[in-house]
Amino acid sequence: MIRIGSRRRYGRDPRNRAGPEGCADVGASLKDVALLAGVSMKTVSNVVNDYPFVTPETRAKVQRAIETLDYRPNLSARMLRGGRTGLVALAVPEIGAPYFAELAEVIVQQAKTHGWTVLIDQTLGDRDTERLVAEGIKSHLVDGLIVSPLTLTAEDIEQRRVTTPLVLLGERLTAAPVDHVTIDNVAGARAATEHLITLGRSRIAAIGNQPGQPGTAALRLKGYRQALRRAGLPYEKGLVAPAANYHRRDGAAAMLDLLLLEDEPDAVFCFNDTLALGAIRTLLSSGRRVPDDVAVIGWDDIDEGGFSTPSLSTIAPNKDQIAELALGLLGRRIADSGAEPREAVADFSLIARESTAGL
Amino acid sequence: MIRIGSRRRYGRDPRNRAGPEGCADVGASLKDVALLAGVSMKTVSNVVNDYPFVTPETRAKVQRAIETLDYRPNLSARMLRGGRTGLVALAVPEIGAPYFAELAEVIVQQAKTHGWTVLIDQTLGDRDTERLVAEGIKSHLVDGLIVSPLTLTAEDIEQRRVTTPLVLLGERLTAAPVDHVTIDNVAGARAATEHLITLGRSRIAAIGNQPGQPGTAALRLKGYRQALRRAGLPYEKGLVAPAANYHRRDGAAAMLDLLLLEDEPDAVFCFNDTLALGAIRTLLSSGRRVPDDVAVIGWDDIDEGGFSTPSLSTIAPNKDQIAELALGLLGRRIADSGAEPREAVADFSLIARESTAGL
DNA sequence: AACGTTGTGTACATCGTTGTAAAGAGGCAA
DNA sequence: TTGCCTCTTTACAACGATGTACACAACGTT
Repeated sequence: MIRIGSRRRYGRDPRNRAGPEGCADVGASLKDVALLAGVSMKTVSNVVNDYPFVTPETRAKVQRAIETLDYRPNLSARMLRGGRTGLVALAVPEIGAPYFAELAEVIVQQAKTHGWTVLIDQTLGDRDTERLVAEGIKSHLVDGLIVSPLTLTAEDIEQRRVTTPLVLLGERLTAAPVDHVTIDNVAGARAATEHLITLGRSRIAAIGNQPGQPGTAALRLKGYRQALRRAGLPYEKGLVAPAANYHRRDGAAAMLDLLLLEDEPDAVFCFNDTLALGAIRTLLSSGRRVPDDVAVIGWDDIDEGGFSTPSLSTIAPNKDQIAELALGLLGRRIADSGAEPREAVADFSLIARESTAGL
Repeated sequence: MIRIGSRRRYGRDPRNRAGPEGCADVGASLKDVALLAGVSMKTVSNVVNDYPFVTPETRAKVQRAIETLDYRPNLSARMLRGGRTGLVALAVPEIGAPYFAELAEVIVQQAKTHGWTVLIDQTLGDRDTERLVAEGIKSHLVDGLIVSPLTLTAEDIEQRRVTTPLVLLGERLTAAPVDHVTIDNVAGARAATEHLITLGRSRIAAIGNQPGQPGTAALRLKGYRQALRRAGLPYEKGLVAPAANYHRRDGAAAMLDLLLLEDEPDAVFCFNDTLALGAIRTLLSSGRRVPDDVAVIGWDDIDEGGFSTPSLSTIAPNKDQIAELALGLLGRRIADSGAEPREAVADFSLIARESTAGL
């Protein structure tokens, strides 16, 4: 084994475990390359960074040395010196949830074109975790943060002490100076409900309410109520089922409750697709036909909805656009931390599939 | 705005954009805390790292300064000095695919207990990307790598020059010294196929073959053939449908092909759940009943399969165990890079649901 | 009083990289 | 030859944190 690099230290280094092969080959540094190529460290650095004024011969010499030693720049050192890591953190409640997984995929993809690597955090909707993430527990490690908050409050944002560029996904929590990417949740919910009304349904249930918590659920409920009112339909509290989480099982359970009603619903607007798929599962296995007996619409347009039976109608947020806007805002803020905080609104569209097919 | 920290530089720093508020508050460093507390940097460091021999008074003084300045250690600097980042990279083909999303969720979760943060990479099954990841494009940034390879070859691994600890998920590619977490794919495929045979099915199709590529697909095909042979059933090439990718649409398309056969299959073993859900979609929308006409079994046990209609039978890899084994192996290798490479085999179980319910 | 001991705190060097300033190496004109 | 350019390379300091070695207390012991 050839030991490359100037690994001498004062005394014995406790990190060098026992055993002749115990220590990892730590890799070559600029200094090693410089030594081998017979130039200064800075020249090597210049070659690596494509500094224009390096003669072809010098460049070649250095390149050869780099290849020989298999040199790779140390990002930590670079960061320490330069202040940028090329890392961006994305914090979502659950990476396992289809919507967040699909969104993450797009963001990771697009971040690459910005030269960023994405570090994914999972908050599990835990307020403390979310706060920690926003507070920069990853201190100095990332150039920016994209957070999809579930329980983060306005004060949490306002009391933020670190200044790591932050972009929030979701509703505008506060007047605090933070960039946002939102969707018009009220309009979307209205569109979904109106779509069900257009089918001639009149007992329209909603699944996914989260009473007492301001946030997405509240806005979607608002849109639902608006649509009912405009259509002259009564708002029945009993038709609104809560869901603590937005998993399939929660949708299934909520639907089961709704089926206990004296007067069953003939349509359901679920606040997301997984709730809807869970609800459909309950409907079908309890003998109802979808959409004939009960029409169902969800929200998120996860891939799954296009292949379920029946396929799922949904409010489709433009994920590519969300990613684009979020990364754009982040880039802008990283470049200019004093920029005026902006709110970007992404599109949505209604995709009508079998679960709300006309009769 | 209060400027903390010793931000003087030689000349003008090009990073300090124009405008009085243009520069971000970069945060306090050890030096700043030390200055405020009236102690040396090292003492502050000692407090931060819970070094025992610090008098309560000194500690309190330092703590106060830390809080006042809202000090956060700079991980890059710490890493540069100490060699550990606390970061672990997870490279998967697609984070949006349910299986990988769910696996990532578990890994992220468990990594936290190891004190690691997970950085997620997406390779899209691109060989060059996978190689780059394994080669340590994130050079020096992560303490270890967990890679779920799709196209990585044995040579790629053998020719690896960096020594970043690496754990592979999936088949043993090579005799090269790499830690693996595998599943007995042949046994699993055999179990799935035997399950279908037990139902009395005899024309059993397979979806997801990838001819010419050694890997998971080949092993699952092998198990499928073993089961057929043991049951005395013929192996019909026409019943094996390829799938370049493992998405729902691929399963749907493959099933469409199989339905064109003179003699239709009465069961299908899909090499993963999304293929299976796509196949079921095709079956139902073309009038076949599942499982009555065609029984279907998948592989992965994604959450979705429990809530689809019919719910999906599947070979369920023990994801928690996979995560545990992978992180365990990684930890072991990080601690001792000379350790004997090990292959850990995770359990699987067969979950029979409606899609293969007895008649 | 001189000597260890043990407990606390400090000075310094160092990790790998890059911005700045300045030193060489050439050429060309005076 | 000298002076003044331009092009190329180098030396150095600094980013922030920490391991090592040492300084300096305040003890109790000889």
